[in-house]
Parts: sequence; structure tokens; C-alpha cells
Amino acid sequence: MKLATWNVNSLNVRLPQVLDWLAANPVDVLALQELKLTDDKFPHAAFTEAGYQSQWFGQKTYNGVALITRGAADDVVKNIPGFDDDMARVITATVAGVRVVGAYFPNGQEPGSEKFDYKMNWLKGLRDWLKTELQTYPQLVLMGDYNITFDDDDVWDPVALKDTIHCTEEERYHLRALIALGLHDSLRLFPQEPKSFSWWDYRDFGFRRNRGLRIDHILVSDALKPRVRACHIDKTPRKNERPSDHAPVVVELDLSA
DNA sequence: ATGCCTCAGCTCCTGAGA
Repeated sequence: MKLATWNVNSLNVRLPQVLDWLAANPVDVLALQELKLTDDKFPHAAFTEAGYQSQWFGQKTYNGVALITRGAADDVVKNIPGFDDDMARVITATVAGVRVVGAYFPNGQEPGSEKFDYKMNWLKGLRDWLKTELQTYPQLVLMGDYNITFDDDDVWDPVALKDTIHCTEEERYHLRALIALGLHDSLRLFPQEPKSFSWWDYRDFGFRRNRGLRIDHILVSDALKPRVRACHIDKTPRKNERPSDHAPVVVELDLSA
């Protein structure tokens, strides 16, 4: 089973690239973030034609998430039960016995800001809910745009970006708290090139200079950890003419193991 | 650098992203 996550920064703009990518990378599940469109504008038919089913949770202008699946997606839940939120950030479904959570974590803008406080509350809400979700569904994948780096290895210039958004101790505390629930960073289960990033600023030739961050992650539960066969960041679509600023992350599980 | 680039929308500037 292959699963992937990709922040597309507007599905309206990126749909052709998503379809091209799916044709070249026929994954079982693709979690999308930052659709930036309302539910009525979701290009459901295009995915159907490509042989995929869709579950989506859109919002005007900002946010919006979807799960694109080869097979059936059951027991769909939108956002975090028990956490009141007016933004469309999470979509969850069961696919082939695996509970799949696709999430667009808040950006937070700047430490100390109102948006940063919201990010902290959201992270707490996510953790509280995941704790019970993991009891119900031991086979769980949490993937998406976390907007948090684990440590300095995820940052192109850790000195210059120390304590800035995505790199603060408060954010990293919450990321470690998710790990403490019994989750594992798929990418780091395997050796990686130094400076492996999933996002690069559009400005100042960020991608060309590899000035990026690793903020898109795929975490797998204890039960799935021994079944992870591979994980990689696919930088190919970042080389497209009008790319998203994020690259897809892909994980391969062997569920027969 | 109050910049750089990209996207959506109360669209030709502004807010937000990261």
C-alpha cells in the first residue's frame, strides 16, 4: 500500500499536475492540503475519470483538505472531534483497514501572535483526539503539512531561523508529544540525504538553492512501523512550471507483513 | 528589508502563506 501527502497550494491551479503525478505515481491514497476551494468546486469528476474516489472538505480561499483513494474510504470524519474549529483542516477515513488522517496544521504566522496561540490549541486538540483514535484504530497514518520542523536537520539555516515560525521549541514540543502517542516519522526510518526538505520558498530561488524546510510528514503508528518499506520526498513536481511550494511525501507499507 | 513569489478575492492592491 502506498500513501502520499501533498500541499498543492490551490487545487484549481494544480489539478493538472496532481493528475499527472497520480498517473506516474499510482498511490492508493493521496492526501491533499490547501485546496483553497469550496466543496461545490471540488473536481470530483476529474479524479473519477482517473480511477480514483474522493473525499473532500473544502473552504473558501484558505485551507481545505481531501483524500483521493483507489479503493473505498469508510467512516469519514471531518476536522477534529471535540475541537471546535471554523477552518477545514483535517479529513480522516479508513482505507484497507488503515485509519488515514490527512491534516493541514495551522501556520501560526509568528510566535506570540493570536494565530500562534490558535496553532498551540489546535495541536493540543489534535493530540487529545488522536489518543482515543489510536485505541480504536491501532493501524493509523497521520500525514500532511505539519508546518513544524522536528529539529535543525529539517531547516536549511538553523541559525538564522532559530525560534522563528515552524522552528520554535513550543511547536516542536507538540510534535514530540504526537510521537509520544506511539507514532513514528516514516522518513527518518531510513537514511536520507542531508538537507532533505519538503517545502521551499517561492522567493529568491529557494528551490534552486535548496533553501527549504521539512514540514510535511508521514507518521505511522506502532503497529504499522514494522510494515514501512520505504519513504521519500518526491521533488520532481517542484520542478514544474507553476509548482506548489511543497513537494509530495510518499510512504510504502507492506500490510501482508 | 516594511523586499523577494504565489494565490484568492470585497481583484490592479491586500492578506496570508511559510
